[in-house]
Amino acid sequence: MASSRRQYPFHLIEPKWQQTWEQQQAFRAFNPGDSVPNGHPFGVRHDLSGKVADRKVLPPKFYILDMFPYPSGAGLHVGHPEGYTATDILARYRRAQGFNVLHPMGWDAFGLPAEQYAVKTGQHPRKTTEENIANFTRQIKSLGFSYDWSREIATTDVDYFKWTQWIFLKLYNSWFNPVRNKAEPIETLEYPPELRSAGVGQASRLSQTPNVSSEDRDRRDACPTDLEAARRAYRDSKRLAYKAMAPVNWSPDLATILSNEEVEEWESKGFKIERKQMPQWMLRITAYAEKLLTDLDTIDWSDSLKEMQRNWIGRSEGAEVDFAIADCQLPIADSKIRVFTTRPDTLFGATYMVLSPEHKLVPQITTAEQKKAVEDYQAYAASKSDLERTELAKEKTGVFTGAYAINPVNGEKIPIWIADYVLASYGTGAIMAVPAHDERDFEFAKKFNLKINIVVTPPESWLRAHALPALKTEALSELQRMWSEGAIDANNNVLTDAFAKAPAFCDEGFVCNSANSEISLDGLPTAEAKKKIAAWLEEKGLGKKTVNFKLRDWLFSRQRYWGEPFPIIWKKDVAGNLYHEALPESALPVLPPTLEDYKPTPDGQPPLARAKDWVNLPDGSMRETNTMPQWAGSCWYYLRYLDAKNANAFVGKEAEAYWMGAGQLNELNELHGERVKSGSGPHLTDLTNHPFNSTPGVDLYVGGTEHAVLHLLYARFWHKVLFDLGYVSTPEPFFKLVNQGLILGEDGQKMSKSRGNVVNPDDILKEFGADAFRLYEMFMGPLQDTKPWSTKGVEGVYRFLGRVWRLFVDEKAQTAFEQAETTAATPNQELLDHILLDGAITDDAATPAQLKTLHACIKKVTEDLDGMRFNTAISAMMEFVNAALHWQTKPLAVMKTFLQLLAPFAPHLAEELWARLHSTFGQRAPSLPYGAWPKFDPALLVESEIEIPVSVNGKMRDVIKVAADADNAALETAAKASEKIKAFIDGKPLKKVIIVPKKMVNIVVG
RNA sequence: GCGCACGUGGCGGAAUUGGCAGACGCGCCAGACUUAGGAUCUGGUACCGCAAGGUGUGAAGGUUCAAGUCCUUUCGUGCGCACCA
Repeated sequence: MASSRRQYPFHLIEPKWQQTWEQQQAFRAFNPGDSVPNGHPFGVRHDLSGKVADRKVLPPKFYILDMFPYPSGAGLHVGHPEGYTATDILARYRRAQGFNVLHPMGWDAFGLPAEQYAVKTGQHPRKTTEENIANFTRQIKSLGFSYDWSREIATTDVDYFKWTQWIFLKLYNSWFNPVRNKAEPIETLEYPPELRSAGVGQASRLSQTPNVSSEDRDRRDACPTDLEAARRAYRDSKRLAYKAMAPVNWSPDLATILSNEEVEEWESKGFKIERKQMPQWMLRITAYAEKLLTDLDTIDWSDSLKEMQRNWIGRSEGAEVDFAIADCQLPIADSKIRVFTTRPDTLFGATYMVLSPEHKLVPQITTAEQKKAVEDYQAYAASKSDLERTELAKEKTGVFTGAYAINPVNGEKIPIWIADYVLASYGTGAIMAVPAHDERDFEFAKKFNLKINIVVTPPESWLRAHALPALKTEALSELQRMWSEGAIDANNNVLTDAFAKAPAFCDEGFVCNSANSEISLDGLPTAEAKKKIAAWLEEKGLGKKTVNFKLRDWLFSRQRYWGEPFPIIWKKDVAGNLYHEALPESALPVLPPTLEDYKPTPDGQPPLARAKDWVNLPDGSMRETNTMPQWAGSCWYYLRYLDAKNANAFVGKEAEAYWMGAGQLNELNELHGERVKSGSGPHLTDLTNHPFNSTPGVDLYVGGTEHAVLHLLYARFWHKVLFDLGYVSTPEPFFKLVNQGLILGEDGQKMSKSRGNVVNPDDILKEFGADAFRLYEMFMGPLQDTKPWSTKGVEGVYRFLGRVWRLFVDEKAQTAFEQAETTAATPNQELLDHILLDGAITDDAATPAQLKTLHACIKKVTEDLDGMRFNTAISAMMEFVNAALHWQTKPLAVMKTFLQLLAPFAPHLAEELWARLHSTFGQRAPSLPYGAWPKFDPALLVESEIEIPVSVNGKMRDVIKVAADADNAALETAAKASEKIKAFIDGKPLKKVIIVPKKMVNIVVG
């Protein structure tokens, strides 16, 4: 039911232009070396029609990227078109400015829902995926976006995931060289001395090689029995893709593991997730932690997004310190416990030590008396998921191991505890506890009655606020003395009153009670004490400065069917031990097998293990049965778009250099300087405004904030590896990134089925058309903001488009059209021929006032587009239309220019009116999308007479009209001459007159 | 708790570097045209006041001739992280 009369026939106009664009391949982007078809509007614009577009003649590039969607069964929601419309408007704007715009779309198509559906129904996930893609395609195309569909990709395409597997091979066959600080082919990895020559059994000494971390040692569960195996193990331990036992997030419901980053999402959906040790493929993202952190400074992302990545990477500087185990019966290598601390300056205050329950030394150091308690506690800790651990974190728990360590600075024997507030996966899995200066240690020490030694004196304000009430003294020096003696007097386990009531002091202060016969930190500020103690520890071989990251290596395998199979096979060595080997590139793509049943095997193997013929190869080796996570495909899709059909490489070198290349400005000025000056190329300002010198990679990337730490961190990591290996030319993939804000329901709540406030884009399109939908999404407010949906608001912009229509169209012809339409059997585009232009549109010259209105609009729209302020750009066009509706005559040139401004926002309507405007005047319509963007003429905006506000004592009292070039004296005279102003200043002594030329006058009186 | 962002009419939001607060749109009020209006057009619309005028950008201070904008304190909202030693 048509609830109300259509504002204009968008139902005919929109399909018409979408068909036209598709037939023309109007938005195809040309790579260096492509032939530009004769008559293609891009070729016509850039003088490349029918020519080969080599690198030297192509205009500068602009790469505008959307985060490609996961094609879910639910179809598009209103959040998708928000970002897509913003990028489409900018793509059309840059195209009009003369850039070669790359604006592609594709599908992040692997994913669990299609697989779950397959498990339930037996329908192949590919079929489900393709149906969903078809629906998404229909919806997205109906919005009239100017995507280059010839570059469409899906991560599930064989031709696509072949290259995902290829990149995995690059990761597998590379290591991170710490000396050169970059990834290199594994062949450049030198073996340690003991592996260079023959010598069976020497490999076991690896465990003492200083720069092999404890993780590396854990990784080798089986002792190599010959040199070859030892070498293989060594290499495997260094690869960027490696196999390791890892604590994983196992979901018994999903029968797969999840990355740390994914846990929350699935847990919130009600899936159970447990911690479990399993062998998994890992990607060594931690090798890039430092680069991923520091390179954030080189890219144009929002502060909050950068901050999220910084938090996730979690860099902290500190020191590792070794604590000897007292009365130790263990072999030398294990007789000490290493801890990581950010506060080595408080080492004298370390009164006990805590290991994570999973720490590998726990069984060895635990005394017989404590054995049962310790094992019970370990079982208790293992039974809790990460979520439970944090939720139950209110009360500290732990048990004493019975063992003691020696504090290296004062020789004190301190008890070793285990507690789950110490995480196995961070630092060394062990801490020195300084209860006086760490809240968690303080809480633990109070609960278990452990000794608390004060080693930092707080500033006076803190002392007075927290310690004074109990200490009962006013003198600062006395206060400090009593404070610093407070805990020592405590008979080793009884707190003084002063201390019991104060919280732990965890900030920086001045060190006290920290001296031995060799070193004293007393009196030093925290920062200096850190340096001094670190130097001393290093000199004594007791520890060293280190940097720690929260970031862990990326758990890269999943026990699923619907993902990229690994290009890896497993073989047995002479001793019968399994080892892995990469397939050669010629073996790619590795296709998943055909299955009848997509469930995991009954014995818990991934679904791929069901395909015995596929798994077992003729030579006796076996295929890897894990698959890659969904994130793999999205790590590099922006590169495939550059050269989507390339059968020989993941991306061609020339295409990559052109679209991703940085530092183009000089080259471009040289290449285009002449054309810029002659006006045929992009405007010079367009080039210089565009930061080519610093723009590596994608010029603009728009998407939701939900990918702040997952996709965006993973993609940056892969890109950096590819950069190190010489496959891409920039260190960062996405130069500028903008997060679109969430669209809430009409009620201000997040849209959800259960609330019944979900807006379906198809419904909006049907009632208001694509142009109105696009316009509304942009008019709602700033792109980045969270904002509620309002269908009334859609009607508002829809009415605006109706006013645009009526600005151009003859009223009687419109009535004739409507009558013809009601009698027509089916809607058809020929009905549009009833439409005639308003007779007020003439070829006459524009009046100065009309030009001023137009150029104010050009200026505002252009500036707002540069700043991505779409909402105010639309306001500016509304103002133009509101003014133009009152014009007696509507000059053709003015109306054309307005349509060019409107075109990026409402392209269908603009095209229709553009075409009619030209045909009515017997002109051949040049391409609207490739027409040069209008330039505003500042001279036209200059006023001869301007209005100036006049204030008295800072309060606005009147507005005076003066000549635009009036000098200060004239302004002052005019201001004082105002009757209203006189009323406020007469009879009062004049103190001061402030005049800002062309802005305001402020008269200050007594 | 820590970090980041942000508080402006009945609502979404404007206000480039401190310089006429509330552009534009929604809603609402009045009118015009109409058999009709959920179409269209015109006018009005921050608050108090008949008016002159006064008051207003979460709150309280401060800087300034001038503050939504800068500074301090405080309250509130959203997002992220959360025993990371």
